[in-house]
Amino acid sequence: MRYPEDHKAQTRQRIIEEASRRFRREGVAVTGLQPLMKALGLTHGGFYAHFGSKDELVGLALEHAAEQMDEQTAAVFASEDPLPLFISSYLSDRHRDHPDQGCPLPTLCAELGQRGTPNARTDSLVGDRLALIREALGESDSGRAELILAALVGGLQLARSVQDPALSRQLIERVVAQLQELIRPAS
Amino acid sequence: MRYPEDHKAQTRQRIIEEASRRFRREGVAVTGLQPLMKALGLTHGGFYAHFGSKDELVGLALEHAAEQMDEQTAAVFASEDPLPLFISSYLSDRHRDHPDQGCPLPTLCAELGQRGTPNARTDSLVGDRLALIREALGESDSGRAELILAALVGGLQLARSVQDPALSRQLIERVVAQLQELIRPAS
DNA sequence: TGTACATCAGTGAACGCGCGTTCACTGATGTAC
DNA sequence: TGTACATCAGTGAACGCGCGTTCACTGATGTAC
Repeated sequence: MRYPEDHKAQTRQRIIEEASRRFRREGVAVTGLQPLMKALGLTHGGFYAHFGSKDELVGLALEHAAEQMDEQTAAVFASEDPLPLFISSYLSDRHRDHPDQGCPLPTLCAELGQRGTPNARTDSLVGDRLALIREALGESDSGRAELILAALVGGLQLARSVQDPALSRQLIERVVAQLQELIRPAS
Repeated sequence: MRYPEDHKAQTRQRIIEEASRRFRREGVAVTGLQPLMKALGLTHGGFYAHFGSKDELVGLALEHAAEQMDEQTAAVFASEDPLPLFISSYLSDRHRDHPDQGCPLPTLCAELGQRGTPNARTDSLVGDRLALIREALGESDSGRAELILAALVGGLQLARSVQDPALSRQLIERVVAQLQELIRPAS
């Protein structure tokens, strides 16, 4: 073989990773396969040697993003009192300014929620995140986990959409502060 | 003139309203002008007799959606104790299932926040909504308004994206319950 | 050691399609004479 | 009253473009003999 044994597998992985970033940054529909392949120094014709369709890549790229997030989240939730850190790192300048490396929920749930592939993916993303928060809260059913996740996702999206930097910063700071207060007391 | 005096203005308005619905339902990029005009019983060629470009229509349609929301919101905020009603109608089955008639923030802020027209529109939508909530809370600066808006927008989006109806319902119910509790006591 | 062949990741032209946009045209009407 | 013309909302063919997808091909390699 002309290429090292795992060359094709590596190329496939590079495509998935680049797609995962672009889908989160620009959205799925607006991301073209041609520019995607070109950015990796490849031609678009080779795409179908790796994947059956764009939809298949969407599934794999979303899975990759979810795994990536799971790793980051798992690291945070391994600590003693994970929630304050989880909140402040989710709703941070860094996360706001780098959607391509962050949680796929704020960017993609509007687009994927309605059409396209059967995305039980969103369900498990939401469910897993809720379970982690609920466990960290040390309660079973009260509903604070749902409030926290909704505020994080909504807050990040609003902070990203707004043009005025002061308003964006205010949104982040205040939602974070309120959430920290919500989880602070004895309970 | 062959048509009644205000015929053209009416057609223009019909286009704006249909666009406003479609943009909220499907997203701006994915909504084509040809299908849009066809749905109104018109041909696509006539579009440019009414608008200079698709972008111009986007601006007008978003403005229309914002005005429509403002009317609904104003009606709610005219009452004595508006927040409980605002929360439960924003995060409701009805609003979840009819994005095309609802608030443009959950559907469009991800798409419009990053590219396209200079959208001070999002800023004023967010700012106005925050001001109303803040005023109804009867406080100036605490940040609960930001938390409420973030949780409403994020909660609605999550409820729309998730496939499992039970999970969707749970998200709505619990976020609403938590928010109601947050605003209930003496303040 | 040297030639002929098989492998196969990647190439690049081509397909049909829908997009936003342009433009010469239609045809029903009101007006001029 | 009847004909000729101006108006103008809407028509529909056409444009160039980028999309997802297909496919015959390339060319560097390892293997066979």
